[in-house]
Amino acid sequence: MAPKTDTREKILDEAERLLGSRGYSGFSYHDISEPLGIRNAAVHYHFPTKADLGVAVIERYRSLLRCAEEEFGAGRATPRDLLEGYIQFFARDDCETQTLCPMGVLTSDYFNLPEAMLETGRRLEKEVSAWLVGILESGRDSGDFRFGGPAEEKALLVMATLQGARQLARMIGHDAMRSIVDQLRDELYADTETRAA
Amino acid sequence: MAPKTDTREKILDEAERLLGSRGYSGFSYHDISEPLGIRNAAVHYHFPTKADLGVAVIERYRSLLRCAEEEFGAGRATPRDLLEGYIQFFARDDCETQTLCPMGVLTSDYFNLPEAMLETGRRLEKEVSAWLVGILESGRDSGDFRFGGPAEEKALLVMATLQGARQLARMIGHDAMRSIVDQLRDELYADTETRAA
DNA sequence: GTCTATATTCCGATAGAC
DNA sequence: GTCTATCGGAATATAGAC
Repeated sequence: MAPKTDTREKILDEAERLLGSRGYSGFSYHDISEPLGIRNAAVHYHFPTKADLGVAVIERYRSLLRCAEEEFGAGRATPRDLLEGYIQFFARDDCETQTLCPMGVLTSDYFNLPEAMLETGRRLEKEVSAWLVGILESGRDSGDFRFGGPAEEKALLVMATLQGARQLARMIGHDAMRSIVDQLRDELYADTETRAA
Repeated sequence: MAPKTDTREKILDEAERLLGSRGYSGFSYHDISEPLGIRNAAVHYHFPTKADLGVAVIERYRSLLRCAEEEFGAGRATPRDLLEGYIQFFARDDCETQTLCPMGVLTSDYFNLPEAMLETGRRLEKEVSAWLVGILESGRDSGDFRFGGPAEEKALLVMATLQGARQLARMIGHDAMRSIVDQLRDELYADTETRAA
């Protein structure tokens, strides 16, 4: 693990925000250094190349997910709690910043990303997938969720839907996000039944 | 309607391809002029600013949709045919180019787009939405589709899911897209029943 | 660790010849 | 309509002082 100097963390915070709002090819070293009151050379000291910076942001997301996995492993949260946490990561109301989710950043800017960032991104995707599959399976076993077919495929559906919803919300507003999330819940949760006409 | 010179159309074709693969901020005038064997000044002659070019590509998508609407209005296609056409626009197997869908381009690069392009994009979104709502409603009436709640909300769910799936497919492959599309069909089509465990 | 200064490259855009 | 040539600006990145 790299040393956690104060400036380094502030740079990562700013880079994460910018990556979500403008994309990898949409922000510059100057965009980062200016709000921090430093010079672009100082950013290069901590992250020699832009690829290093991009990789570090994605790696931090992977760490965040590992923390969530510990909670899952400890078994202190229900599958439903965990899935709601995942959903809220996308749909939380205070997302006035209108950023993309990590996988949205990686896949929409795909062909502009350095290879090192794509490799880290592929690991993140596998981990998110596996984590979500675990939640879905244990939730189906416990009777909290109801769905047919492999949990691996259901996980893909959930990921794709939330990713697309978060992007559409930029243009048509957060109410759309809320509507989509509600429909996702209705399909998945065993104790809601709003189907039929 | 602007004059349809040969070069102008070729520029639009190339711009559409680049916009889908690299995004608005990810391609340059040179990227367009080079494969066409012309100079960047020639591109500027047809589209003075990059914003003009971006708007023109989105306007062409709007025209394409209007053609699809004529077919819909003529009533020669069933709701199911029309929805399959929409799905295939996203999931067609020959998408080795791995481009984003138009709404994916607009919403993922949102904060880098010129205002004129966003305005055209908002019109496109409204038209796509309305078109899809019409298909869903007539399909529910005819008994082809089965879903509860307003068709407006179901349309959002379908749009978001396909948009996200197309992006994820870049990283995890086209099989994921196929799986997600199949699940979308299972939920919507009245004559498939793969639910339960 | 942060600075100034700069090298290099690329971009969008324009002027003016043909 | 397309060309050559170029402007002005912004980007990533590096060298070397402090």
